[in-house]
This record gives sequence, C-alpha cells and structure tokens, in this order.
Amino acid sequence: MSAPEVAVAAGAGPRASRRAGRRKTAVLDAACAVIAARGAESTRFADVAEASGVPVSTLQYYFGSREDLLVAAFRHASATELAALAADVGAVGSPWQRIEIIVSRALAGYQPGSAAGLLWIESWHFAIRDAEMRTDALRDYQGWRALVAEAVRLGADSGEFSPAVSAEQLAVLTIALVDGAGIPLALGDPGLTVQSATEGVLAAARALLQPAAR
Amino acid sequence: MSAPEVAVAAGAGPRASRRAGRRKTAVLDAACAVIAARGAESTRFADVAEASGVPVSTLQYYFGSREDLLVAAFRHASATELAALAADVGAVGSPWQRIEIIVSRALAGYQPGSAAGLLWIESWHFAIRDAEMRTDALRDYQGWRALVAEAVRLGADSGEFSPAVSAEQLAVLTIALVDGAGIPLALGDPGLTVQSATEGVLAAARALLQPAAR
Amino acid sequence: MSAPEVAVAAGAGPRASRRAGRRKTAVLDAACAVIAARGAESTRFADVAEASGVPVSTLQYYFGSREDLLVAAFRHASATELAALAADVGAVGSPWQRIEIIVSRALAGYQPGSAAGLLWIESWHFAIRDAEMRTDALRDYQGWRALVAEAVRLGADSGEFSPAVSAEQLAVLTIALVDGAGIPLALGDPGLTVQSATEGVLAAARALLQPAAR
Amino acid sequence: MSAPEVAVAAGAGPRASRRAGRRKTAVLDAACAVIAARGAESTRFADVAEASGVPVSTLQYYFGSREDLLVAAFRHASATELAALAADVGAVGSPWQRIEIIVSRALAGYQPGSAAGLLWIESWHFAIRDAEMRTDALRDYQGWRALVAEAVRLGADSGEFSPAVSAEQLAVLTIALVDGAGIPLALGDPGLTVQSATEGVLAAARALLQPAAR
DNA sequence: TATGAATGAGAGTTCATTCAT
DNA sequence: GATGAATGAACTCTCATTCAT
Repeated sequence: MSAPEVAVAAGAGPRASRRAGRRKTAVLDAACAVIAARGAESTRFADVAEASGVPVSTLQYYFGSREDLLVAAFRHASATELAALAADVGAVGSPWQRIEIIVSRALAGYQPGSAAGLLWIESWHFAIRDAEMRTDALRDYQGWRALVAEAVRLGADSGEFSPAVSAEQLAVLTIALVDGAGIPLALGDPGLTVQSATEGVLAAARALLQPAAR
Repeated sequence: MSAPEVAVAAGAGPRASRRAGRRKTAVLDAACAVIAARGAESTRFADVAEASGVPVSTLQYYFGSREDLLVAAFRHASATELAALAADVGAVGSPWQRIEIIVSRALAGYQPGSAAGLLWIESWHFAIRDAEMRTDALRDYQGWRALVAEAVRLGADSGEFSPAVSAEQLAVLTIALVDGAGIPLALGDPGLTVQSATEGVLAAARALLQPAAR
Repeated sequence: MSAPEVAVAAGAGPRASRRAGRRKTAVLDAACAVIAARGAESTRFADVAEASGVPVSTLQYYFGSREDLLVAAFRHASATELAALAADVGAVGSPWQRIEIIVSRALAGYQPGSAAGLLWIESWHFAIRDAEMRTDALRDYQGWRALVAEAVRLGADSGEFSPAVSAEQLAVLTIALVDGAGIPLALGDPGLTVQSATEGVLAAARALLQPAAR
Repeated sequence: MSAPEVAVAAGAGPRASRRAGRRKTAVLDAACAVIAARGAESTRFADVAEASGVPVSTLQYYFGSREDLLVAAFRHASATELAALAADVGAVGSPWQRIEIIVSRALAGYQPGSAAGLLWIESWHFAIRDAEMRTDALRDYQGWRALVAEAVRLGADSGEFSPAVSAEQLAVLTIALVDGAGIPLALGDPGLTVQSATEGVLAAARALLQPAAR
C-alpha cells in the first residue's frame, strides 16, 4: 500500500491512474487519522468521507467494503512507519544505538497525541477477529523484531553484546516490552512517562544483552 | 461486583435481592464470554441476552446503557481474576515462586482458547475512548503491579534479589513484558508459545532481579 | 376530581382514605405542572412520579392507565379554576365588571409563565382524539359561557346592555375571542400583549353589547 | 415547499430532481393527512411511510429527523392554504366580501371532516414547545391578519368602514374570533355550527367595522 | 394499600450497500 | 471513473404495563 496499485482501466492514461493513486494515498492517511481518533470499529465510511473530502460512494468504489478500507489503511500506516524506521536504523553503525532508536521511536509513538501507538493497538485488536489483518499484524511483528535481532547479531559479532538468549528471543522480548509499556502510556497511566518507560526498557534490554558487563 | 450489592429496599425481601444479585453475576459472566468472542464494540444487547437467557429490556433495567453493561462486565472479570490470583500468590512464601505464578498465570490467559487475555486486550482498547473504563484499567494495572512489587520487596529484604531498579519500576516492566508478549500469543504468532514466552519473561525478570548472581 | 373519590376498601378507615385523597390531589397538581411543561402526549408516568415523589406503580394503582391520569389531571385543573372564577364573579354586582373579570382572568392565564392557558390548549388538543376528554372540554366551555351569558342577561334586564345577539351567542363569541387571542399570547406573538388583547376583547364585547350607546 | 426545491447537483439531471421534488410534495401531503388524523406527537415515521408508500429510511433521507418532517409538513400545508386564500381574496373587489371569504373559508376548515382546522390546532400545540414551528406559526398569523387588515384599510379608504380600532387590531381580533370559534367547532360542540359561527363572527366584525352605521 | 422487579412492544436513528446516471 | 439517490437491516433506548410481595 506504500506503493499504490496502479489502475489498469482502459481509457485512463497513466497520468490519470497516478492521480488516482495519489488520491487513494490521501484517503488512507485520512482513514488512519479517523481510526486513531474513533477506533476501527467506530470508523464509518461517512467519517472517512468527511475527513478526506471524498464521497462515500467513491470510497466504496476505491476500496470495496468498509473492512477492506480499514485493512488498507492499517497496511498503509505500518508500511510507512516501518520503512522510515528501517532507513534511520540502517544509517547508524552502533548496535546499541540502533536499539536505542528502535525503542525510543516506538515508545514515542505511544504518547498521548501521537497516532502511531493508537494505530498499533487498533491493529492488534482488529487482528484478533480478522484473518487478513492478523496476517499483516504478524508480518509487522516480524519486521520490527528483525530490526532488533539484526542489531543484536551485529553487537554479538563485534563482542559488544553477550546476549543471554538468542537474538530472535531477545528481539521478541524487546518488542514485547515496548508494546507492553506502550499500552499504559497510551492510557495516560500516571505511573509511566515516555522517558521513564524508555529508560526502563533500555535497562532491561541491557541486562539481557550484557550480562557479562556487570 | 464479585460480591453482589445487597438491595436495601423495603418490601422486596433479602431473598429476592440475593437472587437478583446472582442473576446479575450470571449475566456478567455471559457478557464477558460474548465480549471475548465478538469484541466489546460488537457486543450487542441481543448477544448478551441470547448468551444469558435474560431479555434485552431486563439487561437495560439491570445495567442501564450498553456501555454501562460493558464496563460492569470488564470490572467483574478483572476483579474476579485479580482476587483469585492474589489469593494464590499470597499462599506462597518464596518471592521468586510468586513471580513465577504471576507471570505464568497471566501468560496462560493469553493462549488461544482462553478468554482472560482477550478481555485484557478488549479492556485496554475500550479504555482508550471511555473514561470510566480507563480508570478501571489503570487501577487494574496497579493491582497486578502491586503483586509483583510486593514479591520483589520481599525478595530484596531477604537478600534473595538484588534488583537493578526500584521494585515499582520492576513491576511495571514485568507486567509490560507479560502483556507485550501476550498480544502476539493471542494472535497466534508462530514465533511464540506460552512456554517460550513464559521462559523468556522469567529470564528477563531474573536478569533484572539478580544481576549480582552472575 | 375536585372532590376526590373516597376509597371504600375494607380495613382502611376514613382517615386513611382522606389521606389518600389528599395525596391524589397533590399528584394531580404535579401532573398538571408536568402537562403544562411537557405537553400531555409527552407526559410519562415517570415524569409525574418525579414531580410528585410518588412511585410509578403507585400512580397506576391510583389512576389506572396513563390516559386516565391525564384526564383526571385536566378535570382537576379546570374544575378548580372554574370554581374559583365563579366565586369571584358571583361576588360582583355590575354585569360589565363581571365580564371584565372573566376576560381579564382568562387572558392572564395565557401569558407566558402561566400554566392555565397551556392547560387549556393541551386539553383541546387532547380532546380532539379522546372522547372522555372531549366531553369534559365541552362541559367546560359551557361553564365559562354560562358565566358570561348570566352577566349579559343581568345587564340586559337592567337596561345596561342592548345586545345585538342572544346572550348565549354573545357568550360563545366572547369566549371564542378570549381563546383565539390567548393562543398567540401563549406563543409569544409580538403583535399582542395581555393588556392589548384584554382591551381589544373588551372593546369587541362592548360593541356587541351596547350598539345603542353609540 | 409548494414549489419543490430544485436540486443543483451535477450528475443528477434536472429530471431526477424534479421527480424527487414531486415525490417530496406527495410525502408532505400524506404527512399532513396523518398529522390531522393522529396528531403531530403521535405521527410516526411508520405512519407517514404507510400513508405515502415511501420507506421509512427514505423519509429520513429526505427530511432528516421526525421533527423536521413534521415542521416541513406544517409549512407545506400552511403555505399552500394561505396562497390559495390570498389568490381568491385578491380577486374580489369588495372589502366586506373579502372579509366574508376569509372568515367563511377559515371556519369551514374547522368543521369535522376537514383537515385544515385540525392542522392549525396541531401547529399551535406543536409550536408551544418547538422554536422553529413557533416562528412559522407566528408568520402564518401575520399572513392571515394581513389579508384582513388589507381589506379593512380598503374599506376605510372607501368610506365603507368606520373601524373603531386600528386595522391591525381589528385583524387580530377577527382572526382570534375565527380560531377561538374554530376550536369548539372542531370538537363537535353542539352549541355551534359552521353557519352559526360564521354569522356570529361576521356580526362581531360588522359591529367593529361599522359602528357609525347604527 | 402500596411498591419494586421484570418485560414486551415500538420508535428513531445509523449505516453499509445497491443502483442509476 | 466517479458520484448522488435510495433503501433494508440492525440496534439502542423509552415506556407502559404486569406480577409478586
């Protein structure tokens, strides 16, 4: 969904389809904003129509059913976010800095006012009962964990880390920590701040990565 | 809600109110089952009526609005679960065993087929946009964390643990790990099993509790 | 309804029934206030229960169906009002003063803030589709017209009036004027005030009563 | 509402909108019939749907809420009636004949079997608690009074009338008489007939218009 | 006599979807 | 390709009424 499907209808030149693609992207952005604000289950065609300025019947013409639109929106959001993160992480050499970037970015997305964390919670929730969404969600998990595991392997190879568990297991635990701390953050839990959560998660990661360093 | 409120109205004997209280409890159990199966947003009065055998209008007479029913159901579920856990944990002397009980019980609730974990995910999701539910959810977080923190303090006092962070922070991180691992478990992530998740979470907890033991 | 029906239930002494009668009267007063505020069709048992402090089921026990309660309330209000007016009118000797009292009192009841006029409008409206209420409304018309006709006859006998039409016809027209002017008054018509309406109605009545005086 | 609003949407040809306009008008006619028969408060979407053959959801699509439909129906009825009356009155030269037409037409609308008078009573009753309806009702009063006042002025200018009060005041009183007599007429009061009421109202009007004629 | 508990009927409103243009 | 018109289905909520105490 990051690369919008190109319309192949006869009669409409490539220019038209590219224009339609841009319009679809704008709709998906609007849909994500609505989902974050109202929740996926409460996101109506009418809401997205109002937020995007595109008529309801056109939304259906573009995306099909309401569920299809929701799944497309989630896919659009996660693909965009993960691609941007992967680019940033790849530009950094230090394994530990990579982990810092992943953790702090992810947790920042959970702070009230940010849509990213809400979209994650929405997507898990939606994935519980939607098979297509579930596939996407599990693939997303893999994407995030792969970034962590890659950093762990890099650090282990260089001797910077002496991980107590496998890189994959460590990645699973790190992402679990991020999401598990993100939820109370998103709920405005007074027992957490983005900063305290970030420090705590990084402390736990360090404990798992450098047991020998103590 | 675990203990049915006693009606104080004159004229309706205590027998009637106790019966009504039992009926309400049964309805709440049914409502929790429906919520776990369909999701809170998709839980209709009609669903709970069918599941409980109580007419829709009676549900409204009992609980007021649909939202009130949902909140009451969540409260019923979490209070029941936490009370049972607290009893079991309190019966165990060893701090580490306490943590093992908390973590393994919590993660067991997330395995497919169990309703407990689904209810937690539902409750967070619902709490995002419902103030009353949010209050309850944050109180529940406190309850779970308190059990962990108590065990940590016990272990620290006895010299069994040398925690790297405060007991409260450790409790936050442990519960975060449990919930963050519970979500992919509930989604059927092939990268996790209840067993591997439990082992991983306990490993991380140990790393934070006994850095000196290495 | 002005004289509450005496309860004849065995076991309840006259004291109890008199008490019940007083309670019923209080309920009817409350019901009239609700009807004036919300309209008869929108007056629910629950509204009267709240306004009177008497439980819904007791209201039904007292009055039967919702419609019965409404009719009883209308009857209570009109009987009370007409009795008070008749007493005041009977205490005045001058026929013209009698007419002045009737007209000014009636129109005063239509001014915003007063319940009497609203209850009249409600009662006509209700009477259109309720046979029992229609009978009452027509009887009330007769009662008001009789007061006017009596005054006209008195004045005609004394030579003070030389009515152009029969006393009955004149009474019909006078009451029609009062009610027809009362409606826009109740609606807050800027083209009318209680004073201007009273003067206008009395001018018209004078024109019909004293054609020879010109 | 007598002239259907022309849709300006591109894509839907003028033919479609004109058809929709005609359909709306038919619905409003049906709604007026239902209101006269059942009363505005008891007029349900389902009633109008049955009477008009248009599905409930389409009624809501056309008019919005139930209250909006009622107000539209009242507006439709009063505009239609007043326009027809104004045309007939304007075609007559004699001021007195104009007044005769207004009074006899208005009172004829109150006789049992006619809907017009019932709709007036409904509209006042509804206007008591609905601001939009109130505005309409007061505007309608003005329209009717203006017809009378115009006739009075015409007759005064020609010397045919020597009104005892201002033309406006006379119009207010005349319309008040008509409505005030119309109510018992609509209730089937045995003390009135359309004929007697018309004669009485016209007698009163004459007394106010031609005091010098005696 | 008086009242709380329980319930069925009915109504407005929302919303996805179909169809014609 | 894009969009407005129209409509059926579903759901929440209100309310009078019945029943048992």
